[in-house]
Amino acid sequence: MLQDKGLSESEEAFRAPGPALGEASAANAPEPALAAPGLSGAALGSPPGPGADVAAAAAEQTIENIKVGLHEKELWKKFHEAGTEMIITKAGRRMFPSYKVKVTGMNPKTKYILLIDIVPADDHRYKFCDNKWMVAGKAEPAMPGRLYVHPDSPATGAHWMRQLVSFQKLKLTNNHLDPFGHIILNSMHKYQPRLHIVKADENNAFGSKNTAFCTHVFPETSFISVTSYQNHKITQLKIENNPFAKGFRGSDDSDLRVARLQSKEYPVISKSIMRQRLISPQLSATPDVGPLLGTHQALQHYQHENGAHSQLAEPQDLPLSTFPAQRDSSLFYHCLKRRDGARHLDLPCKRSYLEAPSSVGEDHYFRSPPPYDQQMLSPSYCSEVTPREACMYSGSGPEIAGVSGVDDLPPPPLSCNMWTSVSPYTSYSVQTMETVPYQPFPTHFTATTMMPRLPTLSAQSSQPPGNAHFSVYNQLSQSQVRERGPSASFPRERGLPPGCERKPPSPHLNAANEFLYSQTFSLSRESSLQYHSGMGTVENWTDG
DNA sequence: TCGCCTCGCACTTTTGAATCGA
DNA sequence: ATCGATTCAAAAGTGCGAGGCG
Repeated sequence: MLQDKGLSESEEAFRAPGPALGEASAANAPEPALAAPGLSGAALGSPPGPGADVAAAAAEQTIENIKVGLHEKELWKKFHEAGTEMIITKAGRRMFPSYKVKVTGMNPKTKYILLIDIVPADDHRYKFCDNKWMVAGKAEPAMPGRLYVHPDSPATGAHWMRQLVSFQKLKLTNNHLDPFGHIILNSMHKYQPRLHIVKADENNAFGSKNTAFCTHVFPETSFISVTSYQNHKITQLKIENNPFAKGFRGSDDSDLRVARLQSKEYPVISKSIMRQRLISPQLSATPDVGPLLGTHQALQHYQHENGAHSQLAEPQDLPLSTFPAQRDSSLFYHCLKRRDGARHLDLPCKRSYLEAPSSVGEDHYFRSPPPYDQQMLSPSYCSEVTPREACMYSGSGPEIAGVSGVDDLPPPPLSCNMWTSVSPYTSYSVQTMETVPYQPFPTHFTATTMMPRLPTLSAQSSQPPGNAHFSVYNQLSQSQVRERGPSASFPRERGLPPGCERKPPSPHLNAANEFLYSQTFSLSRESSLQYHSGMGTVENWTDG
């Protein structure tokens, strides 16, 4: 069992001060951490009984109270300061450091679904030049976003809190046609992983009333995807810390690697190392002064105002790690609640957007960036795999359309890997979004791109502008969701990879798919063009 | 020529089946 | 027959360097 020694004591540096809209009981609680009643036992489907007191106490642990700590934060910071790079390969490569979190504050009896997505951090492509990362132009068209659902999902809060939650099996690939469900990234681009915690409903599913979720972002987990390491310091950090790379470690008594190299008359110092040392002779002799450090320092410029952050730095100034939401931890609360048959999604958004009338027309739709989170939950690609494996394989379109048959049809195969629309994580991208046309990959964006735009998208918020908690109501009706199901069929015709056998369908994952799929309707091509919004600088948004 | 990517290699850890004993 | 511990081979993960490609 891994220890949580790497957890920071102040992971929740940023919290939404208000309860999620749509949480009827929590909506009126001024201090959710202390007084939010949370979901009632009835709402959770737990009948009153002898353990009513315990249940009531547990019910107080609402989604807002969930705290997430990044495991091995110090290690992450080391990489971050050097400029984290993640290898992406055609077959898929794990992340290192692996993404592990410690979760607290969950209702032990409530079931949650944990998932990760990785979103572009900005609109730039990078190159490693002069021993530092520099902007090398505009980003390539975003890859189809995919979600990595933790294989234990859904599980009770007790389960999640019992031990570290590890996403180490998450794999990154640069294969645009990847059939394994790995997260597809562009090389030489900067990305930001995000953790989402979704409360499952009484049926262990998404999407019913009172479904809520929150998003956690650890800026130090941002990275630049590469096909081979560019920064020697990162290579060394990987070798020093990754057990699988032990073979490349040097040691006082027996340097196997050196011995092997010498035996082959290879240079002891690799070419890349030599190159970088020539470029930067002082590299090894000076403390980290790389671009990420500068960026790190730039993080000081982010201000906390009413629990939100202001971004004062420009991306050009900060080639790396210039995520507007830079902070120890970003947390956004969301809540989904059906209203008149429609779903209502509480999402972070700028006030002006939130205060828009409920019937948001196209103009508004185009003019204002949508809630970033609404984009990420867009399962235009769904998959299945064994319940305890990462959900990485595709099913059939009608199975995705199983959203229409949840109640009266046999549940479709598991479906928990989702395609999402990806947009830069940064807020400044809002200002440049017109210059970064969204060009979805046809084979992947079948569902996302072919779906009509969300007919009506309204946003409301009771929070002040500086409050990063806001809500967007997805007014698409359930029937509308169902009608669009079959379009999300891209990879389902593909055969399952070897070693992956289909398991009996999982109703909860099917419902999860439904829930996420229902969030895709702001992900039309038009919206993707527009919605390069940032989730961390909401308070900076204006009506344009 | 250059930058980026793919591939195969050697090395390591992880995983799971097989075996054994209590 | 069951359960837990141990062993071991296969699978999987890792960075490296050579070579290909545009």
